[in-house]
Amino acid sequence: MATTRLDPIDRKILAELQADGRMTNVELAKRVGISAPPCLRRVRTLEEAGFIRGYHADVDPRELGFEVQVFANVGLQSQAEADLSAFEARCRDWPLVRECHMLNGEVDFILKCVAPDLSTFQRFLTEELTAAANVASVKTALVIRDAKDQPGVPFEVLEERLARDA
Amino acid sequence: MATTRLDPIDRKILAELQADGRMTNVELAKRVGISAPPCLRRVRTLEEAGFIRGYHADVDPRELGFEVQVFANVGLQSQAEADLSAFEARCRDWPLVRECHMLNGEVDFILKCVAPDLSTFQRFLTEELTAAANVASVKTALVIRDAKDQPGVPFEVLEERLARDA
DNA sequence: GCTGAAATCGCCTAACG
DNA sequence: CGTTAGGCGATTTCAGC
Repeated sequence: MATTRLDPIDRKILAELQADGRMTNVELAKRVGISAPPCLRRVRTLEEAGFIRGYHADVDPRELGFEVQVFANVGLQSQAEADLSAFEARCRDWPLVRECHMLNGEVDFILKCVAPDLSTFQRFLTEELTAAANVASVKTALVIRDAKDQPGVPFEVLEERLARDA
Repeated sequence: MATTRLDPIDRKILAELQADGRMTNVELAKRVGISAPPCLRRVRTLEEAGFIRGYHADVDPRELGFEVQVFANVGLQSQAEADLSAFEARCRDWPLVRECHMLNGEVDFILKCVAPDLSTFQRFLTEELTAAANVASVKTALVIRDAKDQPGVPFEVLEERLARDA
């Protein structure tokens, strides 16, 4: 497993930066129990190795006027690789689509979308998504409320697992 | 709308910090075209007003050994508010569940889950989720691949909208 | 009220042991 | 990995618009 290359300090660094990505390096170093320079070297290494893909402010969509959040299940007519890739490329171009995941099972893709209001989403749905090449079916479900919305991974689970395997 | 209280500089700050949450304040100030002190004051204000909920490192789940990502559609027997809240509370306690959204339409909730491997997820599914009180049905779909996974909101859409309304 | 300029303080980040 | 040290950023203070 790739995590073999990570020692407990590296994992602590990742967990801390996932919880607070704007923490200063000295604060981070204090929390993981080493001095600042090696801590910074580890962070750089983790970034370059791809463990850390970036840092993002978590902006509240509703505060900014994005009142509508929708999950869309999309079925395609053709599942040939070229057609799947073409649909994925379309999704990357649509700003209202924030996530596009290919699934097994009955539907082919699930999309997470945001929009300022329902009419903006409806227009996107009818004029763009449903109208796109190769799209056979679209079933949408409006989000009523978010009970949980945690970015990232549960480091607790990882630690339990490593403790058990050791 | 709440965004009325935000001027173009504030929106630029939010967009920049969403794209790179670890940017230094002086770099941010340069990009939005003001000097560092007022820039920092604006950031603090945006944080306190709830526009910025936090900052997170974007950690790659697969690199860390979370190979499995699953969407689960959950239907409940009772949709009474107390029962909905009870289920949401359970979801908050399960570390494998990263997101829990209440939906309209046929299913009641959609859950985004991660797990180190299939057997860990299967165990969670059968012993925890399906076995939980009030759960009537669970349909799961494994994620084959991610075509797009962008956190946050599309500021381009917001700007277009403000330009049109003006 | 805001912004910007100057000054202080603390952090970042080399180089070395 | 730690320590040292120089340069840069963060943050407060204060003046100006």
